[in-house]
Amino acid sequence: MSSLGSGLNLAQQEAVNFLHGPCLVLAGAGSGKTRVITHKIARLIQSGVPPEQIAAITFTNKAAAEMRERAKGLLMAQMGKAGAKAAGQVVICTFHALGVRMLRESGESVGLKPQFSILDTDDVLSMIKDAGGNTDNKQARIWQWAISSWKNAGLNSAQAAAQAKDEDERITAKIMERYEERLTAYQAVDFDDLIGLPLKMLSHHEQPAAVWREKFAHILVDEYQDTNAVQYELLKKMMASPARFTTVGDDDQSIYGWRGATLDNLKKLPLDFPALKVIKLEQNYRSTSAILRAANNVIGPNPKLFPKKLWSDLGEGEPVRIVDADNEEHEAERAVARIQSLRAGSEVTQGNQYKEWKDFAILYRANHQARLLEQALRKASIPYKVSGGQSFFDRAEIKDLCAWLRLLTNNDDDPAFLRAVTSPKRGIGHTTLQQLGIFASQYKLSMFEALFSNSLSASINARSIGGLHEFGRYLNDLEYRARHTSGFEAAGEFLRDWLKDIGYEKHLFESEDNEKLAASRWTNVLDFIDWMGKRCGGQVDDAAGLTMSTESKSLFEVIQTISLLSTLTAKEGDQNVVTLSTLHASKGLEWPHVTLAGVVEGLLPFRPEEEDGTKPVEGKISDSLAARIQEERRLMYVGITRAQRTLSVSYPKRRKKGRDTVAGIPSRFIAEMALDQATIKENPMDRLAALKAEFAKKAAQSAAEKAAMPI
DNA sequence: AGCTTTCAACTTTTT
DNA sequence: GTTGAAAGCT
Repeated sequence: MSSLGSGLNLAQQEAVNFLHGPCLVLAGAGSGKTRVITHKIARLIQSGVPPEQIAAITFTNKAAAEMRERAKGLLMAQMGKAGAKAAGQVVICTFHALGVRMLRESGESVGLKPQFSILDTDDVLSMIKDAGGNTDNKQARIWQWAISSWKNAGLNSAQAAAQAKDEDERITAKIMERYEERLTAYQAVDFDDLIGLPLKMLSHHEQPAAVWREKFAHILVDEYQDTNAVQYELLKKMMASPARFTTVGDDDQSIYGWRGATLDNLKKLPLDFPALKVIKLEQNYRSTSAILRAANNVIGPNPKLFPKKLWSDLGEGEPVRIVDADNEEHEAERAVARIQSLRAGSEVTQGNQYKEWKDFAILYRANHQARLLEQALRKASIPYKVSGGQSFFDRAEIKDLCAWLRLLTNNDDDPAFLRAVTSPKRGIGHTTLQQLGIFASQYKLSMFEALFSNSLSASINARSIGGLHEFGRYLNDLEYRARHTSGFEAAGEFLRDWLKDIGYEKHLFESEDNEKLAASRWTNVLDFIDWMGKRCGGQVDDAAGLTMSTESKSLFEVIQTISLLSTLTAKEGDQNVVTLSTLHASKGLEWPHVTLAGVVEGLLPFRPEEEDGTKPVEGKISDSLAARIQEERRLMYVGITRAQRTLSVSYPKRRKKGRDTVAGIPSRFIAEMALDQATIKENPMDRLAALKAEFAKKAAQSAAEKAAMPI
């Protein structure tokens, strides 16, 4: 027996050993998906593929970090030190990080300088607000959402305008056009561009296309069901011919349709790649049979792309419990009581060795549900954490600092300029900046460039110009120093000096009455520069996955990937506390004991206020009610399959709605869970024929639409 | 009219 | 716990 096959079941081995063609692994919940990917990376290396020609693509930095860790462990066990080195050379990163890399290396063909900036959602919002003539946040958000949806479907403003169905959409397309112009002027890209622009590049420019087609001998894609239309097109463009890839996913766990993910990508795969090898992983190593039965039953009513049925040999286990509470407070109390009684050990016979706080999770549909649960847990003195919530990088103080750093690396980045020049305040006010902005756009300069112009004195008074010049000179000096800084010590010193220079600590305490809050902000700042320093010194795993983690990086390189990171790779993980999490955020995680709370009609499945679907959701392309319910059903399925040993599902019999309380109707999914109807009747061969017909029809349709389009 | 205060409502989230 | 909107106050 080869050391590689060890510990893998037959289906897993088949997936790992199929090296020379297109491969789709349908990995049911808890079926050892990450195992397959990491083993396959190892197998590819062992078969002689150079590690740097292997790419494993994920959606989150966390998933990338975990995969890197596990691949390293595995390769080290198999090949010792050489294995660890090889693991470091494999490109394991997010879609977006890969996009950044492609654009930094060959983005010139789509009009990007290598030092372009990456905007986060807030920057984008204020730019769209600006492009829309300073509208209110609400309208700007609607536009932002619509523009992003178009981008994720692969449309630019011209194409969007051409297909606009009403006045609203035409206006949105107009805003989008202005937004695009600003992005170009600022040498900035948004997150959607990190996928869209590489695709554009590979589609229209043969030279980079050839380079990137030859770059990877094998591409692995994690959570394939979460890919959107643009991501799929990009993947296809990166494939050599004949294609060799491994996509791993589960159509039943597709819960991100609302942000552009489409199961079409899964449907198209066997059609676009006729040689596709489809492998199903149906053995679940996570949950008891009782839990899996509930899961299979819930997902049963959904149409099946690739029928599969999970099974496990962990035994029947405890029955799934349905808990009906009097109201939402009571529901929270009962969830807490359940944790306490499981810990006391009187209730379960099986699985009661799992009694630590970290063995418990309470999952729910919407963030606001966490509040009551938090209260109940605090009342019972149970330690907990709420997963998700505001990200470290969303905090104002961190964004201030990031704006400075972005401006250092890209002087054209006007949004960063505006933020940096006013934080902290330096006597340069709204009027001055407005005049500078007008002047800059007149002469087609960035604001930073405009600031040194001699003709500026015509429009701005001398005192303000003095302030601007001082800022500009300081920034130039800072940039020079940053370029020549690398390594842990030097970077830390640079960052501390900088904060001192700009008086940031003083600024925090002066602009905030609440001293405690200011102090915690300052702590965040210190954490931030510490973390930056460590990244420069190569002491932190490179979450962007672009370079080897042991190398010392220049401060400049570190700054350029900051926008992609949302989590500090520090702490987390091993704290022994109860987890509160949304169902969405729970995907990929597992706990011995899980409670699903608030499983009530209206919340899960979710239904917005206006019932009967007369009013379509703003901006969104027609997604039918049925499709929405199906995604909600998958969400329930994800929730159920998080549980290893015990699962309890609760709902309130009465819930608050405004001033009055209304009856809480138990979710239809609760009934579905208990029904024993999940037999799959469909013949997979018929399904393939049906798919082919469906796509032939769609292709004809879109061809007709294209012909009608002027572009 | 422009400001403050109160009151209720609250999809899902990553890059 | 936060945000946005409506009511109330100066």
